[in-house]
Amino acid sequence: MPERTVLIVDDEFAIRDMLRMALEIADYRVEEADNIQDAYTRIVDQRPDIILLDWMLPGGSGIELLRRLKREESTQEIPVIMLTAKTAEDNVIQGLDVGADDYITKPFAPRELIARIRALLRRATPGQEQGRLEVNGLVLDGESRRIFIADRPVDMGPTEFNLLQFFMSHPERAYTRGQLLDHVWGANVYVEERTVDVHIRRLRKALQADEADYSGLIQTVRGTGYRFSARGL
Amino acid sequence: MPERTVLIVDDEFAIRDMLRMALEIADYRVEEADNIQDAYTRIVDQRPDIILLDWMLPGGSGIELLRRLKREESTQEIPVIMLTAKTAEDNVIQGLDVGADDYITKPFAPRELIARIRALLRRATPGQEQGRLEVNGLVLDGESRRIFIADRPVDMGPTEFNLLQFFMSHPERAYTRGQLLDHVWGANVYVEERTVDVHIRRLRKALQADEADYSGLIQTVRGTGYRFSARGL
DNA sequence: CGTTATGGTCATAATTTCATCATGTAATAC
DNA sequence: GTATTACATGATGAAATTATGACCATAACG
Repeated sequence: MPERTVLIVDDEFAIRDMLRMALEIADYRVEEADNIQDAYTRIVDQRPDIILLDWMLPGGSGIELLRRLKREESTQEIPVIMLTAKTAEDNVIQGLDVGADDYITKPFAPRELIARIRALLRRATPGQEQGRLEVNGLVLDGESRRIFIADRPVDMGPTEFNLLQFFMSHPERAYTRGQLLDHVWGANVYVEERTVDVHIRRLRKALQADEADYSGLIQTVRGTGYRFSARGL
Repeated sequence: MPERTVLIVDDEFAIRDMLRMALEIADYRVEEADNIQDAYTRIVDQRPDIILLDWMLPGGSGIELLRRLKREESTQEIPVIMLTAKTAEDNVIQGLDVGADDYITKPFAPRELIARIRALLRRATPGQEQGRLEVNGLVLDGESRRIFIADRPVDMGPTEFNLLQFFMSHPERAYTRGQLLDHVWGANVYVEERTVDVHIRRLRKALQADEADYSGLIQTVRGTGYRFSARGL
């Protein structure tokens, strides 16, 4: 299981520190933010798997951030656990109303927090059902993240694998370099568009095995970008 | 790559100057405005590809302009990056709420700004209507940007493809060379009208496959221009 | 902590595509 | 029938776009 990232948004150092310790023991990667602005930046740029959001924050209450996150499509799916100091029922209701997925009141037992995080992650990660894709004997196994040509495993880097996986699940369609960057690299990644060319080349090279040459499946669409197609060229 | 225009809206000369320099190095065309009024005029008249908007402006805060831009259909699609001072945290949320596409806090590294601009620009203009067009077995697939004759892909240049796409979506109608240039090449492109003839020829040639000859679909309208027609010649 | 892989960028080569020009051919006008 | 105009076509150098190899920084690994 890939390591999950938890973003802690809280202005009190002591709390953050305590949380970080607990989470790291539980084997999560931890990011921290002590204000809304920084939090938003990290969320957009790093896409944590789950967010722990303090209710009371300087410069705008956490609920504003929450509302924003739940409205934006790209961040909607990230589960948020509200951390509330008081047992003020109102806040809890309001928070859940806006879209918090769970809440926990301070002080809390780290054990309980971890449990809730785990529960949310389990639920929120419908998992990218990967499975197995095949085209003319070229096989992609999502589980093991491996490619096979004539039953022989093929060697390629992670990015090339992701690229091929995207292509194989979206065949017969031309994509611009920008679209590929968004889908394969992820949005908010600042990478030169020409970099796509290089990975296309690496992927093509990897698809040239001794047994068969599948590099023709990756087709250049001049003036546009690239396309994966099993239909004859 | 058509040069992109960036409009800087900021009242401080020093900032504008710094931005202009960074942007010009990155090969953007730069427009400047130091107040809302001027900014609005330039946006409407020149339609920049992206706007850098300072939060604090004399004569109405930048958010007013932003709100207006996002309300009007003609300017809605132009991406806006808010420039905010470091201290104002809740401004960020507010700005994003109103429809800013991204924000960056001063002071910032030019490199980061360029990166964000590039990311936004590549996401914008997602592309137009596509789909599949067919005439008597001649198939145009907009998604994959390919032409098929008898299920075999046909080779042609981007311009020929665009030309055919335009024709197939506007059949039975004669167009002058000027109109074709406007629609297929894009407005304000300086190209000889006779150049259209050459591309018509190339398109016709491409439409002559071994299996079938579709070149007759592209008909010359003497004294006027050309027409795409499925009806008998 | 050194070693190896991977990823991103750049410079340059290799291709493809394009806009024009020059010239041939067909269609109208007179 | 001949002049004139409009379109067709082949060739061509330039421009645009993509392919490729090399390099360096950094992450991953042992």
